[in-house]
Amino acid sequence: MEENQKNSEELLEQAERAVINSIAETMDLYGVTPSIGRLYATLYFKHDPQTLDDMKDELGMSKPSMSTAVRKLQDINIVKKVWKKGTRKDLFLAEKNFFHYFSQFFGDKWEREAKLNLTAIDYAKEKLVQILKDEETGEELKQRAEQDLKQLEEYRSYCHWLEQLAQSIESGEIFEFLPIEKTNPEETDSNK
Amino acid sequence: MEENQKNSEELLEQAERAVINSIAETMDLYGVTPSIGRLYATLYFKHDPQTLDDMKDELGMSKPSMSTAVRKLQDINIVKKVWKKGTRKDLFLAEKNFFHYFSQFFGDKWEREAKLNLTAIDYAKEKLVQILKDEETGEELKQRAEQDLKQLEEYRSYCHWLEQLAQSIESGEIFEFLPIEKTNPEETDSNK
DNA sequence: AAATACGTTAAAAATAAATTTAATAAAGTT
DNA sequence: AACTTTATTAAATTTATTTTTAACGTATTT
Repeated sequence: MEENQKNSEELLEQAERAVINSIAETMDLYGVTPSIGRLYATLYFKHDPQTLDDMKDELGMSKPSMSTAVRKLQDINIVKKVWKKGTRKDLFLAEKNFFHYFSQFFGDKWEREAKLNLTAIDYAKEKLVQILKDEETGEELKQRAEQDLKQLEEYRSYCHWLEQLAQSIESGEIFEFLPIEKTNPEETDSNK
Repeated sequence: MEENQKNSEELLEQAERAVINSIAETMDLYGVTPSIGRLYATLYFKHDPQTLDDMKDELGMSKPSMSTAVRKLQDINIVKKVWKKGTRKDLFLAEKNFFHYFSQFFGDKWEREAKLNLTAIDYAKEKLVQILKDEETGEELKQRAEQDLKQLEEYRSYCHWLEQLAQSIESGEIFEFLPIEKTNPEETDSNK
């Protein structure tokens, strides 16, 4: 009996560790260092809020590291501070909805990318038009300006598209096009 | 006349530099260092293929740096080697279609992320089910296993969604939902 | 009010990443 | 075949990032 209990605990740990590793490994995509990714993944399996000391013990790192890591995770809105009567320590809980996380992250990033580039494109276009208007401009230069303009027009349409994608993700509209399927636990083909 | 010609050249350079800076700044999103981003941005405005020596002169960096940077850009498919009769040097040309670039990059990344995590989730689910099946498992442990399972089910549906998003981007289906608008140069409201 | 418990900032140390110079390899030319 | 030209790899250096230890500030308890 004791034997079996211990075995179950081990199984649970194996299960969680596998997912933690894989989350930590893929989280670099979201602009987060491996350690911070691992912290998030660890919190993902905690069903009650954790203190900085809990985290430091769990990961074997220093408290200031946890402090800054957790702030980073708060910045990208995937960890929240929660309040609980009676304790003086700060408590943190992971946001477990990956859709939230995804939307927020790419929504922000893409919007920023689009805006920044559109500003530069507009500025550049102004200059290029000026070159073309000027009758004194040499033929070769004019051709380059025209080619640049053409290219930038395409780039601009990409930026607009990106802006719209970001918006449709932030607003949730995208889920009308690509619905979220609740997967059926029965047919969980772990293929092979 | 000479005066004006020089002015036009300056304008062209200002125009290009503005866009180069902004591309270089936003390219970190695509998992590329600032220098490599800047190299791509520089190539973006070259209308004929460039050699490693051209690049090294343009950016004031060493040739090996250019060699590795250009390989990275080839890896993510936004620079291609082109062949030209008569020259012994390798020549490189930037892929200028940002949609290509975007599709390839996120398609690959997301597919990898989804696959990796799904594998871990399946593995974990197997273990967790084992725990629940075992009658000797304590109540507390059983509850944790159940909660984990529930969480992972949600995570799995996120991974599937991500896979589908990746596929719809790779296949181009997404453009039916979010069409590419050719922007009209007339109404180029550089707002304000 | 003194002592303690927390969290954060600052400086220092350790680690990792980017870049260069030097050495090697491969191919083309004479 | 010896000599060049070109690109790449390897080692060494520089630079940037991450992490820690130490110091600080603020709030809470006694």
